[in-house]
Amino acid sequence: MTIEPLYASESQQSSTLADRVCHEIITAIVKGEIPAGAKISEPELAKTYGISRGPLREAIRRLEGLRLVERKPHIGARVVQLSVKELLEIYRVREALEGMACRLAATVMPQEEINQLRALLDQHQSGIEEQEGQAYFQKEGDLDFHYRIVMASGNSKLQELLAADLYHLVRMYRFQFSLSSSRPTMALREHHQILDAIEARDEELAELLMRRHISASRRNIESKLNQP
Amino acid sequence: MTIEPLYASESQQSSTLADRVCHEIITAIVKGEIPAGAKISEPELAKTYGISRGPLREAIRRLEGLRLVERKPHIGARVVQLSVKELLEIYRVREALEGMACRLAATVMPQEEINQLRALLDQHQSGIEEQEGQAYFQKEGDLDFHYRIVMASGNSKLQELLAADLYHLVRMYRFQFSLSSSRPTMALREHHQILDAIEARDEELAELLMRRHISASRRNIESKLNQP
DNA sequence: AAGGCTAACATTGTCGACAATTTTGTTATC
DNA sequence: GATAACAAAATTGTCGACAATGTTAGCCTT
Repeated sequence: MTIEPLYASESQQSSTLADRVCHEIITAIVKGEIPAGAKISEPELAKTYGISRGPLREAIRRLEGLRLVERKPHIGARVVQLSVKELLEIYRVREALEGMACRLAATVMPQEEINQLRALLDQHQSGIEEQEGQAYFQKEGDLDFHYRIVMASGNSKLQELLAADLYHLVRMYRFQFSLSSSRPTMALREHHQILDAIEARDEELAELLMRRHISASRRNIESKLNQP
Repeated sequence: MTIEPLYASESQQSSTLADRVCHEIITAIVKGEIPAGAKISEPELAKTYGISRGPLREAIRRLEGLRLVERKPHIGARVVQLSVKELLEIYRVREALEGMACRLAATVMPQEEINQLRALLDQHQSGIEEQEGQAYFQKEGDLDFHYRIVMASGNSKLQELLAADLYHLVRMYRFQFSLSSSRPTMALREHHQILDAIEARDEELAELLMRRHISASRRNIESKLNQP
């Protein structure tokens, strides 16, 4: 399984070079092929992707908006430097936004989608029991669950902020810090509880559980990365 | 009083044309000088601002990331069309994010800043009593309070998402829908209560009150705009 | 007269060249 | 040997021209 379903646009050939190359660069940055903190040389990248500097600069401008690169006038663009502090900040934002998404999903998520998501969790269960899928669960399965909740919220602003913007950074951290929740069984149980609350249409509880779930992840990372 | 203090970068001359014009276009869009839903003609805008299409296209790419314009390949860019539905969605996001910001501020906001913010609220009080400042309070004073809380959270991701991205849209709605909270006295009391909770270092209550405050605004707008 | 085809027009997308600024390397001086 | 000033190289910023795509107006057909 790949990560594609989350970001179908990555594989789709956009009709403009800037859009297409923008997605390619995002992937390269997330996977670390362009390392964090690295300087981005326009002539070099242009040659790499076989385009001129015009569209490339437009692509960089969008990456700047996604906070994947930082630009300084007349000096150049660098891939953002990841820090533990920022990662923890992102988890605070996720706690707030996904908590709200979960609350909304509890109100509007169709029973049919709930059933499908339940089936997905069962798949994860199998993956964990077979042990072989552990890395899989942590890397993509977890984000897949969260992604579906966000989409089920029906709030387009939440969808944009989380799925289109923030998750790129989350994936980047996972790839490069080799972040695994290291508590897959616990996380899966929490996923089930969250889905239970949604199915019971208990928005209050759904938000509470999602916030606890993300908060637990944050504290887990915190304790793991702060005194290594 | 102007809106500048929130966005100092607007008056600062960035050393690149794309950055400078980007800020100018943001202002023009927010104030409705470029009306919502309008098509953006590259040659026309380029002539207006006296630059070539290269930097202009880079600026548009950033506006796209800010969700102030929507682009379709080979067709062009349009200023976003505001809708009541999206405005209400934004308020959900604000409730989540600013609630979290308020919780964090309750922990880390220095007493000195709390005092300054209290003084600002007293100013608002005077403005309301004199009646003349009513529009002022609603238009900028309110956002100014929220802005300071967000900054006091110390969370750079929250600051980016709210102050650098979302507030542009909020201001745009206020300008163009002539949105006034129409409950300045009530809102001001709520601001005081929120600040009380922060000063008491009660993060739980601070978040709760901020969420209620924004939620009340949302319902107020909802009832006003849904059956006009 | 209505609908569809064609050709001219306008707009967006892309490119290569030039200007401005920063970085690097060299040389001369202390 | 270290530092400062200068010069050369490389990089970023800007522009105008050309190519590709969308739009529109006019003409022809039915």
